[in-house]
Amino acid sequence: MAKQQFWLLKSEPDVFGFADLVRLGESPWDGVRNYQARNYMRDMKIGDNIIIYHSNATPPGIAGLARVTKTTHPDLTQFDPTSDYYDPKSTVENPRWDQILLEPVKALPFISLETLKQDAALEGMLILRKGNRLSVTPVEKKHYQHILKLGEPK
DNA sequence: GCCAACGTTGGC
DNA sequence: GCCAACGTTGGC
Repeated sequence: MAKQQFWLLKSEPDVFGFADLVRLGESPWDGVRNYQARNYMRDMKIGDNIIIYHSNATPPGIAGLARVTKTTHPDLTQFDPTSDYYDPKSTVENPRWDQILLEPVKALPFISLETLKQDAALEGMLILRKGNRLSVTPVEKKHYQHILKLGEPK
């Protein structure tokens, strides 16, 4: 089995939050319209560990854990003129954008961005870098494991 | 290929 | 609503 990898996905809870993932079960992670983020998604393997982060939330922070259940395949919203994610420059023959499927693993006690920032053990996490806007970022194993610890009952 | 203008993200 | 920090677009 391939070495497990760790990722952080940003979502806006008003659009699709961790609670929605729990409610719906296995779901597509679609609407990614940034090449770097897409390329990271293409590196994902089934079983990879995902941290779901809520942005544009009050407060922003980590909500839960998920797991990759299907690797990248075309995101159909790019072909749908009625979708917010429609891309007129993408064609079925040569799609630009991919999605993965993921399933919820467990909710974490909410860990706010402020808490993450103040934790020296998490220094260097991409999500904490000023100006970082990427919605898909790789996470180091040590950072993932530290976040698991933060999510344990006290 | 350069780069200015514009659009988006996301914390605050 | 503001604004920093990008990414994208398009003229040249």
